[in-house]
Amino acid sequence: MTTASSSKNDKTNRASGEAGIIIGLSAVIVAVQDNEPKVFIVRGAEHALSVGVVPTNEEGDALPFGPFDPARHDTIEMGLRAWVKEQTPLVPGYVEQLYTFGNRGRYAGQSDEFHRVVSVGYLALTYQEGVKTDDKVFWGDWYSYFPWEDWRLGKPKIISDVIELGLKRWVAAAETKEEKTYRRTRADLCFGLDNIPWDEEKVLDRYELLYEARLVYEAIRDKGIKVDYVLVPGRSMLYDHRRILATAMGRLRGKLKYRPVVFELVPPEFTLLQLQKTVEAIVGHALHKQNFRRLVEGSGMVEEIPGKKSAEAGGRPAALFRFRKSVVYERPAPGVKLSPSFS
Amino acid sequence: MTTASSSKNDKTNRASGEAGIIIGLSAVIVAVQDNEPKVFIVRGAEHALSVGVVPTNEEGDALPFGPFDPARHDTIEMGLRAWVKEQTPLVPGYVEQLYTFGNRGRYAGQSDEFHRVVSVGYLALTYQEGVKTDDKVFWGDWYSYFPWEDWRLGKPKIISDVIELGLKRWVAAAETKEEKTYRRTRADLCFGLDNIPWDEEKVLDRYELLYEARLVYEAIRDKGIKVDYVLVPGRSMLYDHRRILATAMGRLRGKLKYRPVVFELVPPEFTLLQLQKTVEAIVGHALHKQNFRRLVEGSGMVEEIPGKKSAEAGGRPAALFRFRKSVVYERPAPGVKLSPSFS
DNA sequence: TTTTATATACTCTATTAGAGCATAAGTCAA
DNA sequence: TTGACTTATGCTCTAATAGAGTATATAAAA
Repeated sequence: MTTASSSKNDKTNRASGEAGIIIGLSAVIVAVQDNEPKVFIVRGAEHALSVGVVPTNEEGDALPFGPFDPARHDTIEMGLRAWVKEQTPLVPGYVEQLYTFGNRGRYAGQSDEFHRVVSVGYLALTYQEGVKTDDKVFWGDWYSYFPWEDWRLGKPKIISDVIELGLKRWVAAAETKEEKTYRRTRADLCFGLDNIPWDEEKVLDRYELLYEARLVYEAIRDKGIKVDYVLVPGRSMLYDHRRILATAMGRLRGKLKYRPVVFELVPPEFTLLQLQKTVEAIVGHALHKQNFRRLVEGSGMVEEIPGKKSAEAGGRPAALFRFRKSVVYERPAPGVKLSPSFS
Repeated sequence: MTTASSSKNDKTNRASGEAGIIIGLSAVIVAVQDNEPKVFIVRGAEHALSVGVVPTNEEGDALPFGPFDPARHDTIEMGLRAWVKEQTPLVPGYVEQLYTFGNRGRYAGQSDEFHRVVSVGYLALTYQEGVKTDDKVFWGDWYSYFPWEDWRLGKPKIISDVIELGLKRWVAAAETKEEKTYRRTRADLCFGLDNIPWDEEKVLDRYELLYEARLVYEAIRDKGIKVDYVLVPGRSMLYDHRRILATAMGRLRGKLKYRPVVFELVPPEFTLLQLQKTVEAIVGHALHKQNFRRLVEGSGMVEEIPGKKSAEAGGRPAALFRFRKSVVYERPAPGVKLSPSFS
């Protein structure tokens, strides 16, 4: 972990640029393959794809990371697109800025005394089948990093088995009564415990809570703390990349509902079930099939192609649809409505 | 305008920090006074409040601007809160990061050859009556910068009188037929022209469109272009601050609907009409009074205080309410629902 | 032919949005 | 004191939508 060098900033040095700020661009590149949501992962930060500014020898999963070069790029987003293009075989259609992270202490190993890394997180969507991967560069499963976020088959066991226990311990460990109440309500809110409904968009809140409660590995790593109980649900990532991924997941889950971004994740021609499974993969719960059809067809976002499709499995072949790009110029805010269903 | 010094970046210099990146924090500090939405404005960038890193002698309205000093602040938000506290008498309750802007060419006068300014925009809400102002520091009116955004008294005349004309000219000036169609649909979508409903959240889209169509002063300034027609609706701002303000307005208008942020803008005790007028000021259109009451009361977000209030005007005195902070720990996503009304 | 699996059409109900009407409780002026 | 005026507040009505279920169609496989 980095200890900040004391700065000699004063009134005469207003620029405060001497600390050596580096702007890094972290990309959460998302695709859905075989109905499973994936993130593009780079293993080990010294890998070619990781053009991270402060090379490290640490092992672990990381988001692809590129520097922002103000001399070459007019906008930050153009910087991101440029290095994604240079460094990966991917062509993201949709790109959106997520958040700018500048926390000290969350960047174990990435900042040093001379450079403070501020990273701008981006979300990029792509539909891509054939990207060759190896043990250094691969498509990681969303839900291997966030197993508690996948409710497609009902409430994940890890919540009841591990998280609720850990949170209970965390609540009990509060020093004052007020703190205890506060922790309990926060835990209930985040994880939908006390009759409170589960809000699939609160991905970041839940991760932050687990971090605070020291139930994820990163918290233990960053704070250099030993704990007597080991509850580390989900695969961890280097730096604060899991937090950035959480931000991306929450944002995407929200966006899906009022913008036609799903279509960036499916091939040009798709069946409605395929579309539904893709949405389910992202939002993390099952949907009511008939209603999904009705809403999508009724929204004018898709149009049927006079061909048919079968293969997929025994059963009546499904009609193929394509996205009507023109809706963007018709409706104010089209998106996918979802009625949950756990049947 | 800044011409970028050519960078000597190569494989050995991966840091790309040599360009001298400066991170500035721009704050859109919002309050509502006398039912009018306000922004905290600093006049002239060399003013004491403007601790901008690249002093300039330009005159004009600017957002308060402070540097991010990584040596002193653990997080960017803490940096923002710190300098707002140091430099202004304001105490924002709610603070939210908006976006990180790094456009070259949009920063007329702010970047130079040695420093590239990347600014992180923040939205801050406050309720404050007595902040003394002068001609250098004052509360500026939202709608003086964005007159086309105020639909509280119906469709603003400036749209029909000035903007539609200018957009029509811009559409006509397109070189190809496709470009013409594209421009037309974009203009229709943004300004709700061809039966398309007005979307109050598209503040940024509209400003960007006007910028592209060179109907706002900043576009002419940045591109150093002379035009034969002068259509410059709304008061301009220095740098790209009007764009940041547009981002803030859009974000706040959206947030209002699913988070209880209005309460940061009203005093601890308020009448429902006061609350309604505050919401109307932000979203920019009138609301149906009875429905507003029903929705707010029914949401459990407020509780009545057994006192009464009169003064305001002749008429039946209104009950006073206060915000129930606990809803945050009860409901997943409380916010103010709005049914428009132009009566 | 029967079974199985998926696609697709249609129905029903509770809730909510959106708009309007009616009444209550004050002020103000003649 | 009375009536006009103003704002607050309670209540009703209707159309649209969400959410869930039932029924039928079309294919492959047994």
